[in-house]
Amino acid sequence: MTGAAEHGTDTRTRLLDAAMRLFTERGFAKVTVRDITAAAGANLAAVSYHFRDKAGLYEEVLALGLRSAQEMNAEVMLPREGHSPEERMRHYVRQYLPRIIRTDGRGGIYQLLKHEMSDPTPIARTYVRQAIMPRIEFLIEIVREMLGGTASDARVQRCVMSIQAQCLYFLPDPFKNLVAGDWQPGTSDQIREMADHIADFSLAGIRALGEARRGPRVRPR
Amino acid sequence: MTGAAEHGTDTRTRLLDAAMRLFTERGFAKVTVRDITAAAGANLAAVSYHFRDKAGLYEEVLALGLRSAQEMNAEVMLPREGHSPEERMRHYVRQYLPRIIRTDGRGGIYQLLKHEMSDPTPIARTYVRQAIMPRIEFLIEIVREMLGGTASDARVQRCVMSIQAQCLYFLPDPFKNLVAGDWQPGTSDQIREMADHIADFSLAGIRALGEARRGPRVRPR
DNA sequence: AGACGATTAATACAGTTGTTTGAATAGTTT
DNA sequence: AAACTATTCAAACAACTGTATTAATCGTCT
Repeated sequence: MTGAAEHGTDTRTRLLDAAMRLFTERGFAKVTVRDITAAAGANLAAVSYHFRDKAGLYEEVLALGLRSAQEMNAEVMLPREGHSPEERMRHYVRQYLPRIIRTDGRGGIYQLLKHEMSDPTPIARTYVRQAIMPRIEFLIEIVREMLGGTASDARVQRCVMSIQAQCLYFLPDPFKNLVAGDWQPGTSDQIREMADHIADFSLAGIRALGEARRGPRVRPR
Repeated sequence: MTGAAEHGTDTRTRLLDAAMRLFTERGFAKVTVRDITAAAGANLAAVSYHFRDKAGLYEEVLALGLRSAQEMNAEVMLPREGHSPEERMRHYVRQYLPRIIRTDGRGGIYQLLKHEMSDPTPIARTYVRQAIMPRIEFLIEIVREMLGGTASDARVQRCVMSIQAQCLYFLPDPFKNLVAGDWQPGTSDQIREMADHIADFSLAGIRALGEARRGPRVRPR
Protein backbone atom coordinates (compact mmCIF):
# COMPACT_ATOMS: atom_id res chain seq x y z
CA MET A 1 0.00 0.00 0.00
CA THR A 2 2.10 2.83 -1.28
CA GLY A 3 -0.79 5.26 -1.45
CA ALA A 4 -0.41 5.50 -5.19
CA ALA A 5 -2.05 3.09 -7.58
CA GLU A 6 -5.80 3.20 -7.27
CA HIS A 7 -6.16 1.33 -10.52
CA GLY A 8 -4.45 -1.85 -11.46
CA THR A 9 -2.58 -0.12 -14.26
CA ASP A 10 1.05 0.76 -13.91
CA THR A 11 2.39 4.23 -13.23
CA ARG A 12 3.44 4.92 -16.79
CA THR A 13 -0.04 4.27 -18.16
CA ARG A 14 -1.72 6.25 -15.42
CA LEU A 15 0.57 9.18 -16.20
CA LEU A 16 -0.31 8.99 -19.89
CA ASP A 17 -4.03 8.91 -19.15
CA ALA A 18 -3.91 11.82 -16.77
CA ALA A 19 -1.66 13.82 -19.06
CA MET A 20 -3.91 13.18 -22.06
CA ARG A 21 -6.90 14.46 -20.15
CA LEU A 22 -5.19 17.49 -18.64
CA PHE A 23 -3.28 18.56 -21.74
CA THR A 24 -6.49 18.28 -23.73
CA GLU A 25 -8.35 20.40 -21.21
CA ARG A 26 -5.80 23.13 -20.54
CA GLY A 27 -2.93 22.79 -22.99
CA PHE A 28 0.74 22.16 -22.38
CA ALA A 29 1.72 25.34 -20.57
CA LYS A 30 -1.17 25.48 -18.13
CA VAL A 31 -0.66 22.00 -16.75
CA THR A 32 2.07 21.46 -14.20
CA VAL A 33 4.00 18.27 -13.68
CA ARG A 34 2.60 18.28 -10.17
CA ASP A 35 -0.95 18.38 -11.54
CA ILE A 36 -0.29 15.33 -13.68
CA THR A 37 1.45 13.28 -11.04
CA ALA A 38 -1.21 14.13 -8.48
CA ALA A 39 -4.01 13.13 -10.85
CA ALA A 40 -2.20 9.92 -11.66
CA GLY A 41 -1.49 9.16 -8.02
CA ALA A 42 2.22 9.09 -8.76
CA ASN A 43 5.29 10.77 -7.40
CA LEU A 44 6.54 14.06 -8.79
CA ALA A 45 9.71 12.48 -10.14
CA ALA A 46 7.79 9.83 -12.07
CA VAL A 47 7.50 12.06 -15.12
CA SER A 48 11.25 12.57 -15.35
CA TYR A 49 11.84 8.89 -14.84
CA HIS A 50 9.37 7.52 -17.39
CA PHE A 51 9.36 10.28 -20.02
CA ARG A 52 12.66 12.16 -19.59
CA ASP A 53 10.79 15.43 -18.96
CA LYS A 54 7.45 17.15 -19.33
CA ALA A 55 7.98 17.71 -23.05
CA GLY A 56 8.73 14.03 -23.55
CA LEU A 57 5.43 13.11 -21.93
CA TYR A 58 3.66 15.64 -24.12
CA GLU A 59 5.15 14.11 -27.23
CA GLU A 60 3.88 10.67 -26.29
CA VAL A 61 0.44 12.10 -25.65
CA LEU A 62 0.47 13.79 -29.04
CA ALA A 63 1.54 10.52 -30.63
CA LEU A 64 -1.48 8.81 -29.08
CA GLY A 65 -3.71 11.61 -30.31
CA LEU A 66 -2.29 11.33 -33.79
CA ARG A 67 -3.06 7.62 -33.94
CA SER A 68 -6.65 8.11 -32.82
CA ALA A 69 -7.03 10.92 -35.35
CA GLN A 70 -5.79 8.72 -38.14
CA GLU A 71 -8.21 5.99 -37.15
CA MET A 72 -10.96 8.60 -37.26
CA ASN A 73 -9.89 9.71 -40.72
CA ALA A 74 -10.21 6.18 -42.02
CA GLU A 75 -13.82 5.97 -40.88
CA VAL A 76 -14.76 9.46 -41.96
CA MET A 77 -13.44 9.08 -45.49
CA LEU A 78 -14.79 5.59 -46.02
CA PRO A 79 -17.13 5.61 -49.00
CA ARG A 80 -15.11 6.61 -52.02
CA GLU A 81 -15.85 4.79 -55.24
CA GLY A 82 -19.39 3.97 -56.21
CA HIS A 83 -20.95 6.84 -54.28
CA SER A 84 -21.95 10.27 -55.49
CA PRO A 85 -19.96 13.21 -54.11
CA GLU A 86 -23.14 14.36 -52.37
CA GLU A 87 -23.37 11.07 -50.51
CA ARG A 88 -19.70 11.10 -49.60
CA MET A 89 -19.99 14.62 -48.29
CA ARG A 90 -23.00 13.86 -46.15
CA HIS A 91 -21.30 10.78 -44.76
CA TYR A 92 -18.20 12.80 -44.03
CA VAL A 93 -20.02 15.44 -42.04
CA ARG A 94 -22.21 12.93 -40.23
CA GLN A 95 -19.17 10.98 -39.11
CA TYR A 96 -16.89 13.92 -38.49
CA LEU A 97 -19.14 16.21 -36.49
CA PRO A 98 -19.87 13.88 -33.56
CA ARG A 99 -16.15 13.19 -33.18
CA ILE A 100 -15.40 16.88 -33.18
CA ILE A 101 -18.02 17.61 -30.58
CA ARG A 102 -17.56 14.86 -28.04
CA THR A 103 -15.46 15.91 -25.10
CA ASP A 104 -14.58 12.60 -23.50
CA GLY A 105 -10.96 12.08 -22.57
CA ARG A 106 -9.29 10.57 -25.63
CA GLY A 107 -11.12 13.14 -27.70
CA GLY A 108 -8.75 13.14 -30.60
CA ILE A 109 -5.99 15.36 -31.68
CA TYR A 110 -8.05 18.41 -32.48
CA GLN A 111 -8.74 19.41 -28.92
CA LEU A 112 -5.11 18.79 -28.14
CA LEU A 113 -3.91 20.93 -31.00
CA LYS A 114 -6.44 23.62 -30.30
CA HIS A 115 -4.31 24.85 -27.45
CA GLU A 116 -1.32 25.01 -29.78
CA MET A 117 -3.16 27.56 -31.86
CA SER A 118 -2.16 30.15 -29.32
CA ASP A 119 1.50 29.20 -29.30
CA PRO A 120 2.34 26.49 -31.77
CA THR A 121 5.04 23.97 -30.96
CA PRO A 122 7.24 22.79 -33.84
CA ILE A 123 5.72 19.36 -33.28
CA ALA A 124 2.38 20.62 -34.53
CA ARG A 125 3.53 20.86 -38.12
CA THR A 126 4.02 17.12 -38.40
CA TYR A 127 0.61 16.32 -37.05
CA VAL A 128 -1.14 18.76 -39.30
CA ARG A 129 0.36 17.04 -42.32
CA GLN A 130 -0.40 13.53 -41.18
CA ALA A 131 -3.82 13.92 -39.60
CA ILE A 132 -5.51 16.97 -41.06
CA MET A 133 -4.27 17.40 -44.61
CA PRO A 134 -5.58 14.02 -45.81
CA ARG A 135 -9.09 15.09 -44.88
CA ILE A 136 -8.68 18.40 -46.68
CA GLU A 137 -7.55 16.57 -49.82
CA PHE A 138 -10.58 14.33 -49.51
CA LEU A 139 -12.89 17.32 -49.37
CA ILE A 140 -11.13 18.98 -52.31
CA GLU A 141 -11.75 15.88 -54.38
CA ILE A 142 -15.44 15.83 -53.51
CA VAL A 143 -16.02 19.51 -54.11
CA ARG A 144 -14.14 19.54 -57.40
CA GLU A 145 -16.31 16.72 -58.62
CA MET A 146 -19.45 18.64 -57.71
CA LEU A 147 -18.31 21.95 -59.14
CA GLY A 148 -17.19 20.40 -62.40
CA GLY A 149 -13.72 20.29 -63.90
CA THR A 150 -13.81 23.87 -65.07
CA ALA A 151 -13.93 25.35 -61.57
CA SER A 152 -10.83 27.23 -60.52
CA ASP A 153 -8.66 25.95 -57.69
CA ALA A 154 -9.46 29.04 -55.70
CA ARG A 155 -13.19 28.42 -55.92
CA VAL A 156 -12.79 24.80 -54.85
CA GLN A 157 -10.67 25.88 -51.91
CA ARG A 158 -13.21 28.43 -50.80
CA CYS A 159 -15.97 25.84 -50.80
CA VAL A 160 -13.83 23.41 -48.84
CA MET A 161 -13.20 26.19 -46.37
CA SER A 162 -16.93 26.75 -45.96
CA ILE A 163 -17.50 23.11 -45.07
CA GLN A 164 -14.47 22.88 -42.84
CA ALA A 165 -15.36 26.10 -41.04
CA GLN A 166 -18.85 24.94 -40.21
CA CYS A 167 -17.52 21.71 -38.74
CA LEU A 168 -14.62 23.23 -36.80
CA TYR A 169 -17.03 25.71 -35.29
CA PHE A 170 -18.16 22.91 -33.00
CA LEU A 171 -14.83 22.21 -31.41
CA PRO A 172 -15.58 22.19 -27.69
CA ASP A 173 -15.08 25.71 -26.50
CA PRO A 174 -16.04 27.04 -23.09
CA PHE A 175 -16.20 30.43 -24.66
CA LYS A 176 -18.70 29.76 -27.41
CA ASN A 177 -21.09 28.42 -24.81
CA LEU A 178 -21.37 31.97 -23.54
CA VAL A 179 -22.41 33.22 -26.95
CA ALA A 180 -25.01 30.62 -27.73
CA GLY A 181 -24.88 27.87 -25.18
CA ASP A 182 -28.37 26.68 -25.90
CA TRP A 183 -27.66 26.29 -29.60
CA GLN A 184 -24.97 23.71 -29.14
CA PRO A 185 -26.19 20.29 -30.15
CA GLY A 186 -25.95 17.92 -27.21
CA THR A 187 -27.82 14.71 -27.84
CA SER A 188 -26.76 12.52 -30.73
CA ASP A 189 -30.05 13.36 -32.42
CA GLN A 190 -29.26 17.06 -32.27
CA ILE A 191 -25.77 16.40 -33.58
CA ARG A 192 -27.18 14.39 -36.46
CA GLU A 193 -29.59 17.21 -37.18
CA MET A 194 -26.76 19.73 -37.21
CA ALA A 195 -24.66 17.51 -39.46
CA ASP A 196 -27.50 17.30 -41.94
CA HIS A 197 -27.93 21.04 -41.81
CA ILE A 198 -24.27 21.55 -42.65
CA ALA A 199 -24.53 19.05 -45.49
CA ASP A 200 -27.73 20.57 -46.90
CA PHE A 201 -26.50 24.13 -46.49
CA SER A 202 -23.17 23.39 -48.12
CA LEU A 203 -24.56 21.28 -50.95
CA ALA A 204 -26.85 24.15 -51.87
CA GLY A 205 -23.96 26.59 -51.69
CA ILE A 206 -21.71 24.48 -53.86
CA ARG A 207 -24.46 23.78 -56.34
CA ALA A 208 -25.17 27.49 -56.72
CA LEU A 209 -21.49 28.30 -57.19
CA GLY A 210 -21.18 25.49 -59.71
CA GLU A 211 -24.05 26.69 -61.86
CA ALA A 212 -23.03 30.34 -61.96
CA ARG A 213 -19.78 29.87 -63.82
CA ARG A 214 -18.64 33.43 -63.64
CA GLY A 215 -19.54 34.18 -60.04
CA PRO A 216 -23.15 34.98 -59.09
CA ARG A 217 -22.24 38.20 -57.34
CA VAL A 218 -25.89 38.99 -56.71
CA ARG A 219 -26.63 42.67 -56.81
CA PRO A 220 -23.00 43.87 -56.75
CA ARG A 221 -24.14 46.95 -54.88
CA MET B 1 16.26 61.88 -19.32
CA THR B 2 15.18 59.02 -17.12
CA GLY B 3 15.95 56.38 -19.72
CA ALA B 4 12.29 55.55 -20.08
CA ALA B 5 9.98 57.45 -22.38
CA GLU B 6 11.06 57.10 -25.99
CA HIS B 7 7.75 58.55 -27.09
CA GLY B 8 6.18 61.69 -25.83
CA THR B 9 3.29 59.73 -24.30
CA ASP B 10 3.19 59.11 -20.60
CA THR B 11 3.98 55.84 -18.93
CA ARG B 12 0.39 54.83 -18.36
CA THR B 13 -0.47 55.13 -22.04
CA ARG B 14 2.68 53.34 -23.12
CA LEU B 15 1.83 50.49 -20.78
CA LEU B 16 -1.68 50.23 -22.20
CA ASP B 17 -0.39 50.17 -25.76
CA ALA B 18 2.23 47.53 -25.07
CA ALA B 19 -0.19 45.44 -23.05
CA MET B 20 -2.86 45.64 -25.75
CA ARG B 21 -0.42 44.37 -28.32
CA LEU B 22 1.10 41.63 -26.19
CA PHE B 23 -2.15 40.36 -24.66
CA THR B 24 -3.65 40.22 -28.15
CA GLU B 25 -0.68 38.27 -29.45
CA ARG B 26 -0.18 35.78 -26.63
CA GLY B 27 -3.04 36.03 -24.17
CA PHE B 28 -3.05 36.97 -20.52
CA ALA B 29 -1.14 34.07 -19.04
CA LYS B 30 1.71 33.98 -21.54
CA VAL B 31 2.66 37.62 -21.11
CA THR B 32 4.73 38.60 -18.09
CA VAL B 33 4.66 41.92 -16.38
CA ARG B 34 8.33 42.19 -17.25
CA ASP B 35 7.50 41.73 -20.93
CA ILE B 36 5.03 44.57 -20.81
CA THR B 37 7.14 47.02 -18.87
CA ALA B 38 10.16 46.26 -21.05
CA ALA B 39 8.15 46.84 -24.23
CA ALA B 40 6.78 50.06 -22.78
CA GLY B 41 10.19 51.25 -21.60
CA ALA B 42 8.89 51.48 -18.06
CA ASN B 43 9.92 50.16 -14.71
CA LEU B 44 8.68 46.82 -13.43
CA ALA B 45 6.70 48.40 -10.64
CA ALA B 46 4.86 50.72 -13.01
CA VAL B 47 2.09 48.17 -13.58
CA SER B 48 1.35 47.87 -9.89
CA TYR B 49 1.44 51.61 -9.50
CA HIS B 50 -0.84 52.56 -12.39
CA PHE B 51 -3.17 49.55 -12.58
CA ARG B 52 -3.07 47.92 -9.13
CA ASP B 53 -1.85 44.64 -10.64
CA LYS B 54 -1.55 42.67 -13.88
CA ALA B 55 -5.24 41.76 -13.84
CA GLY B 56 -6.19 45.40 -13.45
CA LEU B 57 -4.18 46.29 -16.54
CA TYR B 58 -5.83 43.43 -18.40
CA GLU B 59 -9.26 44.74 -17.50
CA GLU B 60 -8.46 48.16 -18.89
CA VAL B 61 -7.15 46.59 -22.07
CA LEU B 62 -10.35 44.57 -22.41
CA ALA B 63 -12.37 47.72 -21.88
CA LEU B 64 -10.53 49.39 -24.75
CA GLY B 65 -11.11 46.33 -26.90
CA LEU B 66 -14.79 46.34 -26.05
CA ARG B 67 -15.15 49.94 -27.15
CA SER B 68 -13.44 49.32 -30.48
CA ALA B 69 -15.59 46.23 -30.98
CA GLN B 70 -18.74 48.23 -30.39
CA GLU B 71 -17.62 50.82 -32.87
CA MET B 72 -17.08 48.03 -35.33
CA ASN B 73 -20.55 46.66 -34.70
CA ALA B 74 -22.07 49.99 -35.55
CA GLU B 75 -20.40 50.02 -38.95
CA VAL B 76 -21.01 46.37 -39.70
CA MET B 77 -24.73 46.50 -38.95
CA LEU B 78 -25.31 49.81 -40.70
CA PRO B 79 -27.91 49.30 -43.45
CA ARG B 80 -31.11 48.17 -41.81
CA GLU B 81 -34.31 49.60 -43.18
CA GLY B 82 -34.80 50.02 -46.88
CA HIS B 83 -32.42 47.25 -47.85
CA SER B 84 -33.15 43.64 -48.69
CA PRO B 85 -31.88 41.03 -46.26
CA GLU B 86 -29.55 39.80 -49.01
CA GLU B 87 -27.96 43.22 -49.28
CA ARG B 88 -27.65 43.58 -45.52
CA MET B 89 -26.01 40.20 -45.28
CA ARG B 90 -23.48 40.92 -48.00
CA HIS B 91 -22.66 44.25 -46.44
CA TYR B 92 -22.24 42.57 -43.08
CA VAL B 93 -19.77 40.00 -44.33
CA ARG B 94 -17.88 42.49 -46.46
CA GLN B 95 -17.40 44.78 -43.48
CA TYR B 96 -16.91 42.12 -40.87
CA LEU B 97 -14.38 39.86 -42.57
CA PRO B 98 -11.59 42.40 -43.08
CA ARG B 99 -11.86 43.42 -39.44
CA ILE B 100 -11.64 39.82 -38.34
CA ILE B 101 -8.61 39.16 -40.48
CA ARG B 102 -6.46 42.19 -39.90
CA THR B 103 -3.79 41.63 -37.33
CA ASP B 104 -2.66 45.16 -36.59
CA GLY B 105 -2.32 46.09 -32.95
CA ARG B 106 -5.69 47.42 -31.85
CA GLY B 107 -7.26 44.55 -33.72
CA GLY B 108 -10.47 44.42 -31.80
CA ILE B 109 -11.76 42.29 -29.05
CA TYR B 110 -11.99 39.03 -30.92
CA GLN B 111 -8.30 38.35 -30.99
CA LEU B 112 -8.14 39.34 -27.36
CA LEU B 113 -10.94 37.00 -26.41
CA LYS B 114 -9.62 34.21 -28.59
CA HIS B 115 -7.04 33.45 -25.96
CA GLU B 116 -9.75 33.26 -23.34
CA MET B 117 -11.31 30.40 -25.21
CA SER B 118 -8.69 28.16 -23.71
CA ASP B 119 -9.23 29.38 -20.16
CA PRO B 120 -12.07 31.88 -19.87
CA THR B 121 -11.90 34.63 -17.30
CA PRO B 122 -15.15 35.64 -15.61
CA ILE B 123 -14.73 38.99 -17.32
CA ALA B 124 -15.37 37.40 -20.68
CA ARG B 125 -19.08 36.90 -20.05
CA THR B 126 -19.76 40.62 -19.94
CA TYR B 127 -17.99 41.31 -23.18
CA VAL B 128 -19.72 38.50 -25.00
CA ARG B 129 -23.07 40.03 -24.14
CA GLN B 130 -22.13 43.57 -25.04
CA ALA B 131 -20.02 43.07 -28.15
CA ILE B 132 -20.93 39.77 -29.74
CA MET B 133 -24.59 39.10 -28.99
CA PRO B 134 -25.84 42.22 -30.80
CA ARG B 135 -24.30 40.97 -34.00
CA ILE B 136 -25.85 37.55 -33.55
CA GLU B 137 -29.25 39.14 -33.08
CA PHE B 138 -28.67 41.16 -36.23
CA LEU B 139 -27.93 38.01 -38.21
CA ILE B 140 -30.95 36.24 -36.75
CA GLU B 141 -33.16 39.04 -37.96
CA ILE B 142 -31.74 38.88 -41.46
CA VAL B 143 -31.93 35.11 -41.76
CA ARG B 144 -35.46 34.93 -40.40
CA GLU B 145 -36.56 37.43 -42.96
CA MET B 146 -35.05 35.34 -45.75
CA LEU B 147 -36.35 32.01 -44.52
CA GLY B 148 -39.85 33.33 -44.03
CA GLY B 149 -41.85 33.60 -40.86
CA THR B 150 -42.69 29.94 -40.76
CA ALA B 151 -39.12 28.81 -40.24
CA SER B 152 -38.41 27.29 -36.84
CA ASP B 153 -36.06 29.00 -34.41
CA ALA B 154 -33.71 26.06 -34.61
CA ARG B 155 -33.40 26.35 -38.37
CA VAL B 156 -32.72 30.07 -38.16
CA GLN B 157 -30.06 29.46 -35.55
CA ARG B 158 -28.36 26.83 -37.64
CA CYS B 159 -28.16 29.18 -40.61
CA VAL B 160 -26.75 31.96 -38.47
CA MET B 161 -24.20 29.48 -37.21
CA SER B 162 -23.17 28.66 -40.76
CA ILE B 163 -22.50 32.30 -41.55
CA GLN B 164 -20.79 33.01 -38.26
CA ALA B 165 -18.61 29.92 -38.56
CA GLN B 166 -17.35 30.87 -42.00
CA CYS B 167 -16.40 34.33 -40.78
CA LEU B 168 -14.79 33.24 -37.51
CA TYR B 169 -12.73 30.73 -39.43
CA PHE B 170 -10.53 33.62 -40.47
CA LEU B 171 -9.53 34.76 -37.04
CA PRO B 172 -5.74 35.08 -37.24
CA ASP B 173 -4.37 31.74 -36.23
CA PRO B 174 -0.73 30.67 -36.59
CA PHE B 175 -1.98 27.13 -36.60
CA LYS B 176 -4.36 27.33 -39.52
CA ASN B 177 -1.54 28.70 -41.64
CA LEU B 178 0.03 25.27 -41.38
CA VAL B 179 -3.08 23.62 -42.75
CA ALA B 180 -3.66 25.91 -45.67
CA GLY B 181 -1.37 28.88 -45.45
CA ASP B 182 -1.65 29.73 -49.10
CA TRP B 183 -5.45 29.81 -48.99
CA GLN B 184 -5.62 32.63 -46.52
CA PRO B 185 -6.72 35.84 -48.20
CA GLY B 186 -4.08 38.49 -47.76
CA THR B 187 -4.66 41.47 -50.00
CA SER B 188 -7.84 43.44 -49.57
CA ASP B 189 -8.92 42.17 -53.00
CA GLN B 190 -8.60 38.60 -51.83
CA ILE B 191 -10.47 39.40 -48.66
CA ARG B 192 -13.26 41.00 -50.66
CA GLU B 193 -13.38 37.92 -52.87
CA MET B 194 -13.61 35.68 -49.84
CA ALA B 195 -16.35 37.81 -48.32
CA ASP B 196 -18.37 37.56 -51.49
CA HIS B 197 -17.86 33.82 -51.54
CA ILE B 198 -19.21 33.53 -48.01
CA ALA B 199 -22.17 35.70 -48.92
CA ASP B 200 -22.94 33.80 -52.13
CA PHE B 201 -22.45 30.42 -50.53
CA SER B 202 -24.61 31.28 -47.54
CA LEU B 203 -27.35 32.97 -49.52
CA ALA B 204 -27.68 29.84 -51.64
CA GLY B 205 -27.75 27.67 -48.55
CA ILE B 206 -30.40 29.75 -46.85
CA ARG B 207 -32.47 29.98 -49.99
CA ALA B 208 -32.43 26.20 -50.38
CA LEU B 209 -33.40 25.64 -46.75
CA GLY B 210 -36.15 28.22 -47.09
CA GLU B 211 -37.73 26.58 -50.10
CA ALA B 212 -37.72 23.04 -48.76
CA ARG B 213 -40.05 23.59 -45.86
CA ARG B 214 -39.76 20.14 -44.40
CA GLY B 215 -35.99 19.72 -44.69
CA PRO B 216 -34.47 18.72 -48.01
CA ARG B 217 -32.60 15.76 -46.55
CA VAL B 218 -31.33 14.76 -49.97
CA ARG B 219 -31.00 11.03 -50.33
CA PRO B 220 -31.41 10.19 -46.62
CA ARG B 221 -29.18 7.15 -47.18
C1' DA C 1 18.64 -15.51 2.51
C1' DG C 2 21.17 -12.33 -0.32
C1' DA C 3 22.04 -9.53 -4.30
C1' DC C 4 20.74 -6.89 -8.04
C1' DG C 5 18.00 -3.98 -11.22
C1' DA C 6 13.82 -1.39 -11.65
C1' DT C 7 10.80 1.68 -9.66
C1' DT C 8 9.03 4.96 -6.23
C1' DA C 9 9.64 8.37 -2.80
C1' DA C 10 11.08 12.71 -0.25
C1' DT C 11 13.68 16.63 -0.67
C1' DA C 12 16.49 20.17 -2.63
C1' DC C 13 17.74 23.47 -6.27
C1' DA C 14 17.68 27.03 -9.73
C1' DG C 15 14.83 29.89 -12.57
C1' DT C 16 10.72 32.62 -13.34
C1' DT C 17 6.70 34.99 -11.91
C1' DG C 18 3.65 38.72 -9.63
C1' DT C 19 3.97 41.82 -6.09
C1' DT C 20 5.89 44.83 -2.43
C1' DT C 21 9.08 48.05 -0.33
C1' DG C 22 11.49 52.12 0.51
C1' DA C 23 14.45 55.38 -1.45
C1' DA C 24 15.28 58.67 -5.30
C1' DT C 25 13.54 61.97 -8.62
C1' DA C 26 10.53 65.28 -11.01
C1' DG C 27 6.98 68.64 -11.05
C1' DT C 28 4.08 71.90 -8.77
C1' DT C 29 2.58 74.99 -5.22
C1' DT C 30 3.41 78.14 -1.44
C1' DA D 1 13.77 78.28 -1.65
C1' DA D 2 10.91 74.95 0.82
C1' DA D 3 7.34 71.73 1.12
C1' DC D 4 4.58 68.53 -0.84
C1' DT D 5 2.68 65.28 -4.11
C1' DA D 6 3.12 62.22 -7.92
C1' DT D 7 5.96 59.24 -10.24
C1' DT D 8 9.99 56.34 -11.16
C1' DC D 9 13.48 53.26 -9.79
C1' DA D 10 16.38 49.30 -7.98
C1' DA D 11 16.11 45.67 -5.04
C1' DA D 12 13.95 42.10 -2.57
C1' DC D 13 10.29 38.70 -1.38
C1' DA D 14 7.34 34.77 -1.59
C1' DA D 15 5.12 31.51 -4.45
C1' DC D 16 5.38 28.32 -8.10
C1' DT D 17 7.61 25.52 -11.73
C1' DG D 18 10.61 21.93 -14.00
C1' DT D 19 14.29 19.15 -12.90
C1' DA D 20 17.99 16.67 -10.36
C1' DT D 21 19.54 14.07 -6.40
C1' DT D 22 19.70 10.65 -3.16
C1' DA D 23 17.66 7.27 -0.35
C1' DA D 24 14.05 3.78 0.22
C1' DT D 25 11.22 0.02 -1.59
C1' DC D 26 9.75 -3.69 -4.50
C1' DG D 27 10.16 -7.83 -7.35
C1' DT D 28 13.05 -11.45 -9.16
C1' DC D 29 16.76 -14.44 -9.69
C1' DT D 30 20.62 -17.33 -7.71
